[in-house]
Formats: sequence, structure tokens, C-alpha cells
Amino acid sequence: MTSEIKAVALRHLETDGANLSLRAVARDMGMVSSAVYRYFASRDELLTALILDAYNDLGATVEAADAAISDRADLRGRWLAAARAIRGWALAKPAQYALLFGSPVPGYAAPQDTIAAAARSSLVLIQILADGHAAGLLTKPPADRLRLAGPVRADLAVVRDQTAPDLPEELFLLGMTGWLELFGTVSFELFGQLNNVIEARAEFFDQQMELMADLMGI
Amino acid sequence: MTSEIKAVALRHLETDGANLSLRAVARDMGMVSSAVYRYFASRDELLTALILDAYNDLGATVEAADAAISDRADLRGRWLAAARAIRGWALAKPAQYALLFGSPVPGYAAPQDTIAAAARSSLVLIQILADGHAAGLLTKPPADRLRLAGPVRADLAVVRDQTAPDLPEELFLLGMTGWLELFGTVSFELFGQLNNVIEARAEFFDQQMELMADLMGI
DNA sequence: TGTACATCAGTGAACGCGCGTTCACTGATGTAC
DNA sequence: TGTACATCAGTGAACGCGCGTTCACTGATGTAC
Repeated sequence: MTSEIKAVALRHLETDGANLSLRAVARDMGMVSSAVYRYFASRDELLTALILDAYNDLGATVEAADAAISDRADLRGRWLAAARAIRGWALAKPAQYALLFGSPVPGYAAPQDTIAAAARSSLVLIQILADGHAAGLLTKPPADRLRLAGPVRADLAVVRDQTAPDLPEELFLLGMTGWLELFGTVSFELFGQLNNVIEARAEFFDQQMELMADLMGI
Repeated sequence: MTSEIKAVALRHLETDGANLSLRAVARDMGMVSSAVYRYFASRDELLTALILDAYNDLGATVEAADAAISDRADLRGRWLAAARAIRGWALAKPAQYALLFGSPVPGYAAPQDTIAAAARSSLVLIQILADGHAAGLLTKPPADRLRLAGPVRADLAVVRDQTAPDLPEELFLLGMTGWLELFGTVSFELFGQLNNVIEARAEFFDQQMELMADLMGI
């Protein structure tokens, strides 16, 4: 069964880092290595499947965390829930996180299929901002504070048109700031950059996310 | 010569990603693989040397960028110069960047020696904030806006005592925010997360760094 | 109810390759007397 | 000035290992008539 192979492969990523070995996976399943080729045409195809699964797993986790906040007008609560869900997912599944957000796997090129899945989790934040904007809940409207460079505005407008047509570009910029800071923090924690610096990891993360909520005006 | 080996190893990291092969390095130098052992006791020792060099190279680059701003009271200019230097270094030496800030190399544990070198570049930002604080140049003093959680304050106080004793913890928190956002942005760009989203990379980066300058009050 | 055949999951051997590390060695260069 | 010796960079073969992928195959299960 292909899903069992993926499960074993994930366990291997967990322990061996990004070096996924088809033979090791087969060995762990009590199979001969060539048997795996009945389910995946190559190692790269297995990797792609794992990446897709990981993106969707992360996306579903973030969506569930957001959905669990019953007061939909509690933008900050929804943002904090989503952010904590991302960090929790990353800590629980560090290999998957590294697969998605760490250094690219040597010799592997992600196919187009992964793009939609990759965007899934970020749509949660966009929806939070869109809800807040539509309901007039955003404090300090950002348009006044920001002078957006033309090319940046154009890039953000493209994303905007595909996702939340009513949201001003300025809010997309602030949303990206929060998003980038979130992943910067999680990556630093997971990849060891916070070692010997920050011990109170969860509290530090919350503090950063509160600050980002302030910045986004939610 | 050990420095030539390191140079060749870097070229290999550049093309093959994190999988550094001692044999391939030797081959490229027209040596037999065992000859490398005269200079490095093991592959891990070579990796450690590369990591140390990379941290110091990055640190020197950032220090030089900051030092090039003659008006030392131009905090924002110094921050932007340092930030751009980091992004420029990352784009010029993506393999080294991935080595330092990407997924950990499987089976490799960084020794203590790397800690001091790792901190070097961040000291530039701390110095910018310390200069601004000492000269009373910081706008909107952050202490009023932030409620720091106890454990986080304690962690930051430790760093503070080792680096800039007069700087309040709140400024360290904001500095970390900027730092994390910076590396989050660079990592997203380098690791492909901005593909199909942001095309105007340099402008986008500048925009984010300006926003972080606002946040830090410089 | 029983036979013939197709499907299909998995086997086992092999190909050609690369890896880190060890070990005894060669042969050039430098130093001491 | 010439010999004897030590140093040292680099060699080449070998160890034991793992890898992705291919290919002809076995043998159980299901389907058709």
C-alpha cells in the first residue's frame, strides 16, 4: 500500500534527515527494494508525494486550528491559534518541516503540483485579514502608514486578485511580514539558531506572534 | 593546503547541496581521497571548518557594510546596509547560507567552537540599537508598548548582559523580531518559497526591512 | 463445479556507481654532522 | 662537499558499506467460461 510506504518513508526522514533512501524504506517494510517500484516510479516521485502530503497535512492542521476559534471576529485569537498550530506541527514533524521549508533537496526539483498545496496554509492568514477588513475590525488601517514600492504592489496585487479581491495590497504586505517572521522564528528554533540564546521557546514565540498581531492591526 | 581544500569543498557545496563528499573534493583537486586526511581528520572536521569560515565570512561582510555608513547616527541606513549585506551574501553564496541557516546536515553536530562565530553578524544589529539607545535616537521607546513575559525577559537579559548592558530587554525583543523577519525573508527567497508569489525580490526585501526599521524605532 | 488463463504483488540477482576511512608505501625535500 | 637520516605530502589498494534502478521470475489470487 502506497500510504504505508509513505509512512515508513516519513519515519526515515525523521531520523536520517533529508537523505531519503528507497532501499532503507523497503528494508523497513520487510520488502525487497525493487518492490517499491510497483508503487512509485522513482525516488523523486516518492519525495514529491511526501512533500504534497506534508503541505496538505500542515494546511489541514492550520485550518483546523483557525476553525476551532468560535468567535470569528476574534482575529488575534485566530492568528495566534494558526501560528501556534504551525509551530506545533513543525516541532511534531521536524523532518517534514525541513522538507518543505529547509534547504532544497539536492538534485530534486518540485513539480508544479505542489504549488497549490504549498499555498494552502497561507490562505488561512489571508482569510483572517479579509474577514477583519470586511468587518471593519482592523485597527490602524495600514494604507496610511505604508508607502508601497510599485513592483511590490504589482506582485501583491496578483496574489490579491487570486485570493481576496477586496483586500488592499498594504495588508498583504503586512500579512507577509507576519508570515515571514513566523517561519523565521520556527526555522531558527528548529534548525538550532536559538540554541544558547532563547530557552523559553513557547513564550518567546507567543511574544513574537503578539507583536506581529499588533503590526497587522488585528 | 587546507584553504584550497576548503575552497574546492565550497564549490562542491554550491553545486551538490549539503551532501559534501570528501572523495569528490579530492578528485577535483587531482588528489587521491586519502590525501585529504593529512589536512582534516574526517569529513565532519572539514564541515566544521567550512561552517566556521562561513560564519566569519558573513560576519565580516555585515560588519563592513555597517562600517561603510559614515554617519553613525543614521541608524536606519546602517540597518538597511547590514540587512542588504546579509541578503547579498546569501544570494552570492547560497550553499554556505544553507549550511548555516538551512536544515541541519544529517548526522552532523556542530561543536562549541561555532557559537561565537555564529553570533558575530548579529552583534552588528545589537550595536546599532545600542548606539541609538545611548544617543537617544530611538523613536517610540519600546518599553511602553511591550509587555514582556517573564521567562522571555530573563533569556533576553542574559544576552543583554553579554553584549550591550545598557540596552533594555524590550529592544532586544524588537531586534530579534527584525532579525528573524530578515532571515525568514531570505530563507523564503533562497529556498523557493517566494516562487510564483514575489518577483520583485530586492524591492520586496527593502520594503520589509523598512517596516522592521519602523518597528524597531530606528 | 472445475479448468484455463490473466492479473499482480513481490522476489532475487545483478549493474554500475559512490562513499568514508585505514594502511603500508614511495619519493621528494630538508637538516645534521 | 658529501653522506645519512628524518620529515612529510601524497599514493594506491583495499575494507565494507550503501545507493537507485533494471529485469526476468515466481506464486498466489481472482475471473471467465
